[in-house]
Amino acid sequence: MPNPSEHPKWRRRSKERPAEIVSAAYAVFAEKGFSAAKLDDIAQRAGVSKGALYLYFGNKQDIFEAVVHDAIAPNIGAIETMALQHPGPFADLVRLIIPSIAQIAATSSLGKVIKMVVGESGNFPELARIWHDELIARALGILTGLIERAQTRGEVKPGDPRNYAVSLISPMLIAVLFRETFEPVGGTGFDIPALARQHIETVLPGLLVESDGR
Amino acid sequence: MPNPSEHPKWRRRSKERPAEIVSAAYAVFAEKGFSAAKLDDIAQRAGVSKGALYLYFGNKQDIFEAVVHDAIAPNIGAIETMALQHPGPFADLVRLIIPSIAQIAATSSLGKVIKMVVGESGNFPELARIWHDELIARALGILTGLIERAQTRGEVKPGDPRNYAVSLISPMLIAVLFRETFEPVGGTGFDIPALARQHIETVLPGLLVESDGR
Amino acid sequence: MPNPSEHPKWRRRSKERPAEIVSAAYAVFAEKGFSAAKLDDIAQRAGVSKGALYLYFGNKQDIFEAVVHDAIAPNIGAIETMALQHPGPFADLVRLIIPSIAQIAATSSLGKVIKMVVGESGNFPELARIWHDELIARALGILTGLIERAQTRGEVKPGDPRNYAVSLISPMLIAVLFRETFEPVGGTGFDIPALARQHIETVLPGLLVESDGR
Amino acid sequence: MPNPSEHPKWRRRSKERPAEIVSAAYAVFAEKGFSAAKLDDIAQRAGVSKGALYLYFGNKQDIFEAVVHDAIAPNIGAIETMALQHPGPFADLVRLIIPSIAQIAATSSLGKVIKMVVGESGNFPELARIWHDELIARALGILTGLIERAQTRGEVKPGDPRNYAVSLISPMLIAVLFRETFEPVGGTGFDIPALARQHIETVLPGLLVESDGR
DNA sequence: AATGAATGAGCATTCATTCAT
DNA sequence: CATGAATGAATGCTCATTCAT
Repeated sequence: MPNPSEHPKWRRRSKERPAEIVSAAYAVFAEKGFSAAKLDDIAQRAGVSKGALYLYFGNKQDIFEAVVHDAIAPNIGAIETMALQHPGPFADLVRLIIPSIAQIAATSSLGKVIKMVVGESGNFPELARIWHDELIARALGILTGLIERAQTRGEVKPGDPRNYAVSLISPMLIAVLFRETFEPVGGTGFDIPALARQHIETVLPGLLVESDGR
Repeated sequence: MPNPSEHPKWRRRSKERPAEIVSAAYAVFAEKGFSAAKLDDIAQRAGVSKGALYLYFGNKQDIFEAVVHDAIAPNIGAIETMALQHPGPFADLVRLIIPSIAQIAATSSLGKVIKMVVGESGNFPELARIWHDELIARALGILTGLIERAQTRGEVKPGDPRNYAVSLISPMLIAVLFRETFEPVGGTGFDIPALARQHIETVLPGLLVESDGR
Repeated sequence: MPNPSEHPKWRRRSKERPAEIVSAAYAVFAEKGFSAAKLDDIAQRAGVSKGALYLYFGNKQDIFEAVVHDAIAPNIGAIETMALQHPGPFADLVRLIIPSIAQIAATSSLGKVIKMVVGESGNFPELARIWHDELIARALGILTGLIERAQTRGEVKPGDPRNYAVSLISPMLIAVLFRETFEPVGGTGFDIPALARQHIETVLPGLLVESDGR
Repeated sequence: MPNPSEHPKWRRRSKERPAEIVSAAYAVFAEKGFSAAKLDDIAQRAGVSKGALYLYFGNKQDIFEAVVHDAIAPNIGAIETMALQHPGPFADLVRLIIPSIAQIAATSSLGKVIKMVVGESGNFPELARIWHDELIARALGILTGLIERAQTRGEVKPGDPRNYAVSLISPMLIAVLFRETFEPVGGTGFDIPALARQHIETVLPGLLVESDGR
């Protein structure tokens, strides 16, 4: 017969705790930025005491790094495999991959994390480095490689492939940054998937070598 | 014997003081972000005492707002007049205006301010509002209006003009954000004017109604 | 199949546990001092969990008291019996007992405990009291009594016997304190037994009544 | 006409403040030891806010070092000059210098500082080093040099001069440590000047080469 | 008996803001 | 106007102690 007066001060959940903390920290960091985020708030949101944070993380920055790192993994893998394994012509691949990125940008929390990294990069370069090396450089590299190979095959016009890559993906990144930064203060948002579709068709004509007209 | 009622060391330039403070604050905020910026540093850089800051500004946030506000004016005016008064065809105007924006982006400290606004938007929505209303929305509006009128004239294809505007300017914004955020940690930067030139020629074919091939 | 009601990993040596804890605590307190000693370290060194400490001791101070108390017993007994049962002349006894004390001082960890008691006496007067009553006062009393009796027998010159006692033993105490405090930072240590031998022969001529020149 | 309702929150006393803080810190450190001393207490005792401490000292240890350092200067100079400039025979010098040291020991706060240094030497070796290099080693060196020269002159018996020095001064040091540590818990103190006088006359016969009987 | 996850009060340090001078 | 000494609330981090398991 269980004791009905059960109100244990805490419950032992060693396995779930780190994820819970990262999740809570993510919310607080996203809202406040790194410096303004209080460990008190993170702890409260995670439903633990401040001291408990230090059972799982060495310090505030470690928590921040865990948040940033956790936000990278789910996103990069999908794009990478999609990009590298598609056999068809370049235009088809772009029409597949850019909307996927747009989808991730539109629905995931990527925007909040980008905002955090951008805002705190001056004070925490290590963080910017992780984010750059593990996501930005890789994503840009994949896209650049795709374009280079398409140029080799004669599908894409000559020109700096890295700049072409930026031409392709920037609007989606700007759109998520806009959403996180200016929508809360009344800015009119963007329909990111629609933006992506229109952007692709705007850019492709200038990118592709004219053959049969696409 | 000098007149004792003279205090030449004081009152020296009390007119310029606020501007000097804003300038110093701009540098410190740009380097550290809002929370990590110390009034001590700002005061020292401005060559005044910490207490003097409070003669001209109510508090730290007021200084921040002044910085952000002051960073807007010099940039928007030029573009606005340039955009509204140019008579020629749309493509020419784009080839004039986008490189101008690229030039501003590449040489001014716009990137630092964008980084600040993005990073602190959660804590200072009012700031994001000012920045949005006075710069972002206006710049986007100018560009959107340009495109709309070009569509009316039959120069530009149908399609959401605001999305077209984003397609046009995003790469330059991303490039400055990249420069501020990732170059310090080893990321390879962009040649922003070259990026702009290539981007324009990549986008224009998909934007313009095919007529004489312009 | 082993009997499931056996838990050999537990209950192993519950009799020795307190002594093991005191021993571990002794090492940590000696190295760090009371405040800086962490129960985590003590527990780890004792091979038990932090919680287990509280099965045997009420709190940190209790452990400290046990350490100090346990460090007294092994040292005082030997001296006491040696001193009280020796029949010969005073000089012989001094030449026997002081080197013994020197030996204890040189080889045991008495110095570490003295350092601890001295350093924490302000915060834990009760500790200083125990240490004083059970060791210092007794040892000093034994020596003083010896001298008094030697004075009565006409072997030792008139004079305050307690001061004579201090004259006799101080150098050895100072030498161990020096060793614990200043040798780690480059101070040149003392050869304590040699110091004791020289000290005895330096002091005895001024202590003994001149008779046959002993 | 001065405002009679004068209750300024604080007064500007930049010059006196550091000394006031060191004085307050001295009292608190002496009572509690380094770790257990709270900056709150020091600040309150100094009549300033906690933040004001950081206007004059970088951190807690800096304050501690200032206390220790300030306790050294007034004591070493007097002894040094006295020792080095006295022309007479060794015995006279000892009868002059040891009581001086005893006087300093008996009346100054040397004991409290020794207690602090001994107690915290494990955690703050730098402190022990300062104290050793600036006071202990110098004082011991002066005394040792005195004895060496007296040996050269044939006034003092052969034997390790540094050990002789320890034989000479240890009782006074032990007496002040005893006073700080055990008198507060009921230990019977020593009349330090009397102890010094008796100790000198006890030691000198064994130290001096027999000539005219002293 | 034993564990170790969790707590929460405590503390050193920082820094925006105030105010006597 | 200008200063800068002084404040005090805020915050990251520690660690003795507790308690569900």
